[in-house]
Amino acid sequence: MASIKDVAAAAGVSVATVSRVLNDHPSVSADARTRVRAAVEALGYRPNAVARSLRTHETRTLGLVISDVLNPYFAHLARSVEEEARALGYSVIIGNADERPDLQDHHVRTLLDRRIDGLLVSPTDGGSPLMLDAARAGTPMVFVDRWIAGVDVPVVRADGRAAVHDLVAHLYALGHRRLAIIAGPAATTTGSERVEAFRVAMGEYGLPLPDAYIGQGDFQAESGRRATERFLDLAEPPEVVFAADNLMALGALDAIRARGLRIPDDIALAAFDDIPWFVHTDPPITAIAQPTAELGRAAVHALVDRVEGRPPESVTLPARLVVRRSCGEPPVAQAPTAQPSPLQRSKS
Amino acid sequence: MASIKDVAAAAGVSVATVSRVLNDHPSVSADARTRVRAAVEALGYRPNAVARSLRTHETRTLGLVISDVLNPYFAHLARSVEEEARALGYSVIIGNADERPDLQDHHVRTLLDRRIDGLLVSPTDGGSPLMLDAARAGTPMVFVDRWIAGVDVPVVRADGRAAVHDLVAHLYALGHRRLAIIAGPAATTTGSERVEAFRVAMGEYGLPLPDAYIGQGDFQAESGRRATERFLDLAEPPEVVFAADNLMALGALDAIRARGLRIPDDIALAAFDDIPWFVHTDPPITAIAQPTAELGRAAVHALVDRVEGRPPESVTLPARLVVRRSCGEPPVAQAPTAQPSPLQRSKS
DNA sequence: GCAGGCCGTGGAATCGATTACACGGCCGAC
DNA sequence: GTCGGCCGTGTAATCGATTCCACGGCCTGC
Repeated sequence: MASIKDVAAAAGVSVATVSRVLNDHPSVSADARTRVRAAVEALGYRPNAVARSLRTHETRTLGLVISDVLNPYFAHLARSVEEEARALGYSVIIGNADERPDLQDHHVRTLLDRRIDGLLVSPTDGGSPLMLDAARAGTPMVFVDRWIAGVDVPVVRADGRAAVHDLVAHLYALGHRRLAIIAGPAATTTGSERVEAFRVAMGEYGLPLPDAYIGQGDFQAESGRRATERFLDLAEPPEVVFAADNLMALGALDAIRARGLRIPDDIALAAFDDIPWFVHTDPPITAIAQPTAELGRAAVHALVDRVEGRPPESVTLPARLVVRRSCGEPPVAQAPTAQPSPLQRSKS
Repeated sequence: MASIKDVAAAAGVSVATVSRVLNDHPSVSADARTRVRAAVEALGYRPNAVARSLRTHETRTLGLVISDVLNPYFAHLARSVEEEARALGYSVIIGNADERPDLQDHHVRTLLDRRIDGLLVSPTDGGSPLMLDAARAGTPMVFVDRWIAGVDVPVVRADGRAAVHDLVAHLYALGHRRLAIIAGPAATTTGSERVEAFRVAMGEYGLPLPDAYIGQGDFQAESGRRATERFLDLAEPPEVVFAADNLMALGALDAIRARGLRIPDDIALAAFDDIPWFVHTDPPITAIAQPTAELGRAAVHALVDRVEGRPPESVTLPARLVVRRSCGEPPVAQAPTAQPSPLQRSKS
């Protein structure tokens, strides 16, 4: 592969001049400029980003460590992050932690070794020493979706409390009193916050949240299935299961279906995170929708601000309740038209 | 951030010795070795992958350019690719082409500039000059899922012909005669092959495939919706719609639902690519499942073989039909237990 | 006792870019 | 006419690693 030296030789100039042309430096004669451009064209030359990064100490690359690419929410987030980063002239390297702290550390380490300019993380756990050290050492970093308390890192996330409150109100209005939740891992903020918001909202309606109605999940489908089976085995099973993410809701569906129960007649189901498929499940699932694309964009902006020396800003956006039919009769005022799926809306 | 020089100074040895310790070179005294390791620990030193790559001309990184991360099939593929690559000591950088040739080129260019060791591509179009040049110039490359004819690049893919034949047989047995297909872009192999397999299979049953029953889609949900609406507007609409990927099936569902039609009574639906959600749609959707994880693994192996100087092998794996209820009454022999969703099966 | 080889080590070249600095030529100002 | 400054250009240092080569010391074999 041709190097800058080959281009210099072909154009009859020094490598310095070639470099100047490549970087649009003003003090190059028009003549030299055209000769260099011609040589670049003729040789099919492309600058070596590795060499450039070594010299300039910047890679124009951001790292994104997410918990699970198979989760449509994170896939959507990753896509929006890449899009926005590209618009700002950055590339993105995605690390999939698969909800495993060791894998998360692996990716963080690899990304740091590559000297990415900044790191976007949705932490799987309470924060490994590696990540905390990196943050303290001054690696530009922004938390997205989930975060770690006590670290001076901006956070971009959705606040679901109002939406969870709306959900409980909706369930209460439909006559449900025994509500259960499948929580995410307590080590993640989203894992504990959603339970907390749920508990608070239920408290406002005077409803108890017994321990037996709190299932422990790990944001994966299988855990949603197990937690739901446990609920259904109780002497007094809940009337509603609220899954703290969409994959656990999928597992809950599996479990409910395996018992031959009907939704919402035998048991109601709701989920955190809205995805296109929820429109077409049997029945369509009531969910709390996050402004996923906006979160991705805001996170990139915060990180790039930090990377380029501007003060970064934490951002919190509201989530909102999307009522469908999985919790009972739809509200009387519902429009007769089909509700478009969130995926398609986001494309318009 | 500490460099190898700092480590050398701290350990009282030369950089050459530090490098030897780091790379487990045998001829270093035990004493020097421990001093270097101590210095590495004390300084929290991590080798700079950028500098290393510049010197060694290898990045231990593979590029993966896929058409759409939001498509669960590709997300699954990406995950399996990353997993296998990690096991072999490689990182993966994913580029999401979003079915746009210009974006695909952008990612290929960026990846080549970064001097990745090899490239895994699922081409969006018939092959841009950029990609063809790269292949000819000797960049280690493997096509996965889709490919481009006339280029000497190994291909790892699924053969859906037998499964499509099984699908047509299934539909025929259920009494359906007017079958329509929503095709992918003709420029992609999967776009044209699936139509071709469908046409051949129908021919074997003496069924015609009029042009009006071939909808043109682009593997995105919105195009599936439009194609389906056009089918439903025909004087004689088809009895079955077969979507060539899962997102177009989602769009088809949207369209069918918007008209208030019932599946499978009013119209039947089947899809290429099986995903977990198809188990829980209303009704569960009959689909052709690809061995996605195996494809990812095989693709990585082929590419790494090529990168490391071994002869790479093309691989073709069979897809298979998964019958559910979206095309009509389930076969009498169906087991009463719920069918597990493919996502969960893949985790076991 | 001496030659040859091995072992551990350091010096220095190298990868491919960027950029500070120096230098020659030419211009305009005085 | 001379001098200062600017413009275009090239030389060389530099980024942080790897690795070839040379060198000194010691062991072994004859």
